[in-house]
Amino acid sequence: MSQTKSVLAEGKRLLMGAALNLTANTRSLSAFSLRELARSAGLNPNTFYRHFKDFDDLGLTIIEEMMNQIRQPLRDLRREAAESVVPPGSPAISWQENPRLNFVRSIQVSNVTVKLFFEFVESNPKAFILGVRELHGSSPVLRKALRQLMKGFAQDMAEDIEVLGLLPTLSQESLLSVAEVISREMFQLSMDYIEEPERRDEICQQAGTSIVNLTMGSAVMAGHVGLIADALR
Amino acid sequence: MSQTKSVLAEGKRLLMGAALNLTANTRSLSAFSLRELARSAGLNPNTFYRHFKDFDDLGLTIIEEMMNQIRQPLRDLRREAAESVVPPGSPAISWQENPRLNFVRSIQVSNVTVKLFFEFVESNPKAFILGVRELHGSSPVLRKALRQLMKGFAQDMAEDIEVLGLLPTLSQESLLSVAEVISREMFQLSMDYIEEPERRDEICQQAGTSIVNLTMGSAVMAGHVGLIADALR
DNA sequence: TGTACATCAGTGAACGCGCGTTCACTGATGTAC
DNA sequence: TGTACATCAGTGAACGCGCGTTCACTGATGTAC
Repeated sequence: MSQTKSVLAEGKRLLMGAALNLTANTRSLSAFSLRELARSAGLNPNTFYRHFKDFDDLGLTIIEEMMNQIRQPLRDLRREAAESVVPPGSPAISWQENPRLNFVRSIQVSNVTVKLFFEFVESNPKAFILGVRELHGSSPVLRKALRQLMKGFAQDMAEDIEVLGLLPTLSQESLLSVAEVISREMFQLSMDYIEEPERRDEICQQAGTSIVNLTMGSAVMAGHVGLIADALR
Repeated sequence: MSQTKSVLAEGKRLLMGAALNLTANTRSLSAFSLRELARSAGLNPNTFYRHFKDFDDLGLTIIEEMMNQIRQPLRDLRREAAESVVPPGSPAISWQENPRLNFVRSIQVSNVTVKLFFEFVESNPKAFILGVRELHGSSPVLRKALRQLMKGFAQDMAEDIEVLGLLPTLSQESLLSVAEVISREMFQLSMDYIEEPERRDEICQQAGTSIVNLTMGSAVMAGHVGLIADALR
């Protein structure tokens, strides 16, 4: 183990990159051979064993790195979106005080977040392809790791919704459940976004609409129908 | 070609069954070998070529059969659910006339449908595993076929929602978009349902809640907030 | 500053094995006359 | 009803090939004294 974990050995980096490339070109992690991977990385097949126990190990390492690289940026996107709508330091105004303001703000944050999210997908397509593919892929180990990653996203999202006041008060569990649905939907749509460039605007817009439907629906069902009605008046 | 297409040759049936079994046991279609498949079917490797051109061909045949076996039953489930709440022949009562009745009926239909859907999943787990896995799997051909299948489900659902009057009037495209989100979510949840038997009740309930949130949210955003407020009063 | 040793990333050859695919064959069933 | 032929589902042997994994090796870098 070297002084900093983040400095990966050249070969290790090459192998992980080759795995991403091969996965993106329509193959699962389990569907290409070790030798194919090494060839694609320009290395001796043997070098694989210097860094990884097996393919699950490789997959886990990639996922772990993905987690680090993606999770915080996604939170930042959301904060950024929230602050772009209401500058930080502005006096907080509750949903009760001004439903319309909060409603509009919530929708704007959601739309901006969706847009930034898909831009992020566009700049890391291979990571998303690998992630979504292996989420329901053939390795139980990777499936489990990716499910936890998705759960982490959903928790972040729930926390942010609460801290940023994007919805009228919901129970913790309702909030988490809504966030889980949203994050599943977003990850799924990210594949369409990557594969169908000509439909990107449409996908972006529909994702925004779905999120609004879902969140406002949950607010209504949690007893805030009056607030939403006021906001829409 | 024999007299009826539905009577498959013994070997063809065996091969398709073996493929489902192997897929269910945590492998992708592309991740096991032709010889492995034949062995599992108890046949000569060669027999594969009597029936299929390649693995995509096998996958397409399975998906086509799945489509036939699953699509109509799912529609039937929904009608059944609707009729279990309001017997056929009852006079139709519009949302405007009686929001509360329609709201309650809609929620009940949704809950019953969800329950029946998951029972259906439970009795055909392998088909669902293969479907969800290959939906984002390594074969573009199968991905495309499964996407169309999902789209078909969503169209059925949208049509049924309209015919059965489960929601206040929505535009065709809003309705389809809501149905697409629901069908994606249901298929995704079907994996959790299969893999985590101890959470089945919870999953069932959360699916129902999500659908209600989404549909009622879409009604509210389409301008029916008054109706929903009346229903909740 | 120099020396000796350990660790690390990567190489190259070799192994035995299962693979996809081909070919020529078999025997049962269907069909024309 | 019988005969001749075609089609169909399945078999078994054989091919050459790429595979995962092992072993023994190399040379560069780090470390102890």
